[in-house]
Amino acid sequence: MPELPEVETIVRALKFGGRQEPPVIDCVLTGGKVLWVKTLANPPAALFSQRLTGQKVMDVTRRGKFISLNLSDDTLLIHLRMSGDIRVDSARAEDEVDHPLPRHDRLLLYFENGLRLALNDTRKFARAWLVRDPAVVLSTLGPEPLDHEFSAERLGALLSKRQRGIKSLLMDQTVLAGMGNIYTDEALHLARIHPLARPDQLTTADIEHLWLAIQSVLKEGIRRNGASIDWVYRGGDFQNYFRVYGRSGQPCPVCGTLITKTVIGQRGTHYCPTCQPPPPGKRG
DNA sequence: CCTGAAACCTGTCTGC
DNA sequence: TGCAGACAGGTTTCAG
Repeated sequence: MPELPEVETIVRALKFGGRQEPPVIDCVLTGGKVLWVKTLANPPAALFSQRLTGQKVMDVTRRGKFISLNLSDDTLLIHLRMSGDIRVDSARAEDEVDHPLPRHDRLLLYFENGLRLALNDTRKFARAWLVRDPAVVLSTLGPEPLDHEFSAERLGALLSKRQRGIKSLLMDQTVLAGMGNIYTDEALHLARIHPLARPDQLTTADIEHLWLAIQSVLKEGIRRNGASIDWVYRGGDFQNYFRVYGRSGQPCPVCGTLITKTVIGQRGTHYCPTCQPPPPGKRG
């Protein structure tokens, strides 16, 4: 479900408080519960609660699409995958007898002050890791696209000598961390680059445009608190400003040509055939 | 090295 | 109304 801007929105809510949700920063854990065993990648479920208990949430940060709860001794990393979401409410474990949990809660954390953090995930793809060293999970990730160090030149270096389609490359988390299906389609449209264009054949101007487009769509997504699509609504409204995603058959906001949808790398791909002309030898 | 397909899951929507 | 099939913000694994 979430890409970088949605994860960033959740991280900020956990750290500073959201519309209705209180922050969990500085809160001390009193336990945890594993409702779907496969959601917890590490440690074994039987060791989870005991290892958490007594640790304090020192900070909440983001790396790519991972949420990182930085605890006194360990780090709890959460990846929401397709349908995961975080909820913070006030309820103790003993209250759950009288007040059944919402459907699809997979992992629960309890705090001393009565707060409860739930990882809710309809499709059961989300994963959590409680580890001493977060690098064990995060070390393969590429650079952060919004990092000040990430310049157009850095992007150019990532793209040079790469021949696979640009969309596939941008969504590869070991190349660049945080871009997903929506923001990649949006960035490529803004940069006027076809999703199957070869990275090694982009001009310096193309790369500059692409860098700017990536900055633009991610920052606007964060400014609008992410996008809320499908049956999940968490307050963001970037979905009202999509240029191409989910708009097949509707006019391109730039030139009026009808937006095309195809499948690239098993993912629905939306683009304007006029603004984003296919590269030599490619159709569509 | 790369691509494509399948797997992991549940729910919604579309078309017959 | 019912039902099959496609599809969904992601990643991993395996075959070729």
